[in-house]
Amino acid sequence: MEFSNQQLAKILKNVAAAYTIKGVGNIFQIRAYENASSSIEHSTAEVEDLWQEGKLSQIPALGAKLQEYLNELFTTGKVKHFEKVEEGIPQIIFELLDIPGVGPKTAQSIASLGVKNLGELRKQIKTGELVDKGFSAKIAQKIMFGFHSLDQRDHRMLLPYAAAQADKILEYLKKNSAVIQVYPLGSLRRMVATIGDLDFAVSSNSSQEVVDYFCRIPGIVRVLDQGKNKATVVLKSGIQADLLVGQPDSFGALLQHFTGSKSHNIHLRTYAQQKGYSVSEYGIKKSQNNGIIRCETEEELYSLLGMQTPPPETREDTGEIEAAVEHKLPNLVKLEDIKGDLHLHSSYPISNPSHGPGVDPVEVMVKKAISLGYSYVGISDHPPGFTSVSKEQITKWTEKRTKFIHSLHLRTKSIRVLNGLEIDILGDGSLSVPEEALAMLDYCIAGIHSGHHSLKEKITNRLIKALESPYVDIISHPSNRLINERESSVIDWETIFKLAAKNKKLLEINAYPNRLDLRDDLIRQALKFGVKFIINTDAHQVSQMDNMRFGVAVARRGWVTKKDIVNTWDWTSFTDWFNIKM
DNA sequence: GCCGTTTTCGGCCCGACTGTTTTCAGTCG
Repeated sequence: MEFSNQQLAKILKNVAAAYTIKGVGNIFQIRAYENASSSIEHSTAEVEDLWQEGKLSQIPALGAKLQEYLNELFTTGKVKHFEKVEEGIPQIIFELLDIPGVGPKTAQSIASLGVKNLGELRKQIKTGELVDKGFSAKIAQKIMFGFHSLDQRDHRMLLPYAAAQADKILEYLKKNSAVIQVYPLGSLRRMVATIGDLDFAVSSNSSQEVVDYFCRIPGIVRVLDQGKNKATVVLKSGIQADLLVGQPDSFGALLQHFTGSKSHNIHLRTYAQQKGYSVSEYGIKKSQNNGIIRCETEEELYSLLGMQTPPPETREDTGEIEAAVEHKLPNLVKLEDIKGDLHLHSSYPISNPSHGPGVDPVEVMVKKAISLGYSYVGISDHPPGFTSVSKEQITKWTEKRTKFIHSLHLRTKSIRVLNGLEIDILGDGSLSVPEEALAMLDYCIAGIHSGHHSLKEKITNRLIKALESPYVDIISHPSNRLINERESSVIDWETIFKLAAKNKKLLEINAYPNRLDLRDDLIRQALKFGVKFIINTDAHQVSQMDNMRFGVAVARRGWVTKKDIVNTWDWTSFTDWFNIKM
């Protein structure tokens, strides 16, 4: 049984709608389902992974009852209570809920007009039949727009893609002279692994001008909403972009509000309420009187509540509010702290590669590392395939490559060039490269590249064996997930974390766009066991070395400080850890 | 249904925009 977060969110949203339509349950029960749905939709981890790992409770807004229901869902494929609640409600209603702008009430009124499916709805809107039956013409028009965006967007974008698109919009906005400051908002600012819409905040004294300017952005297909201070547009790429404009003197409150997450804001405002304050995107009100304290910066807002300002990446209501109240937020690792990248694939010649090689020569990647200001860089190609090439040939190839990297190291003055490989942890836990070859390396990355979905015990044992090897330094992309494509392997993490800490092995935080693996929630758990990490890009071409910032974002979302990331360390501490002598 | 720095009972974030409205309901973020 496999359920994506999006499917799970939809299931809960349907239940909330069914409650609404049938008039059972109170508004807070319905909201609880909606909050849980939104929380799941924005979760970085696959919720089914968390269930496998027995960690459903770490999802905000998911209480005992809903955990029980999800358990039933994952185990049996359905939830009896949900089926009962939805009994008698036509299927079309749940389909209609996917259209932006359509909620339970609108869906119900469409269904009551005898519309049986979405295709029929499209037709009846086009022919005017629906409006003839008494349905609002304006809402019908809005639904047609909704259909359009539904066709365009089937799932959330990968963070690096979303960030690249967002950068273009940021550039455009900055060109307008009425724009004082501009920030990305929402999941983009929190650097969540996947992004739905792109949201932006602008600080300006002439909001109407900025809104109008935004609605003329190149590549625009349609303006969905346009108000005095906000607008929503759809771009040719199918991306929906929202703009919020705020006065400079209350910009901090706006930024705070729309950065979210929703769970963070609900918790923050509940906390504020208890202290006699009311927080909104305009500032803070003393609940008793009407005066509003406008907040120019986020720091002002949080400090009025007696708190530190949680970094956007941590605002998921997973303990950051409590830590901020106690002034115990960690000092998170930053991109500028990174001193090297050790997981890079080059075009170094190879006859039977075990996996896809890189496209750029080693020299080009080293040059790029220098331009990034790194002190050290490691090339970690895949070795020749274990099954197609003899052990002797692998050793010979490694020997030749080692000489090449060493000679490059010697003639490169401004950076240290390290000789590594990314090898396979085979089905029985043995390594895909013979010991004689491994002994030549400065460091060795080992990863599972096959049988990702075998039984928990088997995968865990493979990792245990790799962690026991004296040659292995790093476990690459430990959970093996591919976002939107493949779930995480089922692994006994506690055992792995304990062993990694004990044997001084590093777990990789892989910055490749659809990996972002180790996941942020697992990083945070691993930290408690004393595990150390390395952030690598796994670049297969030189431009992908710029993805480091996404790896750093994942680490920050996992609450990691500089001291726990070895590639923030200076050369001496770094070589001590790896026992490299040069 | 969720959740806890007065609470395991009794509250529950806050506001904008739209449409069809003379005071509000629905939807969204």
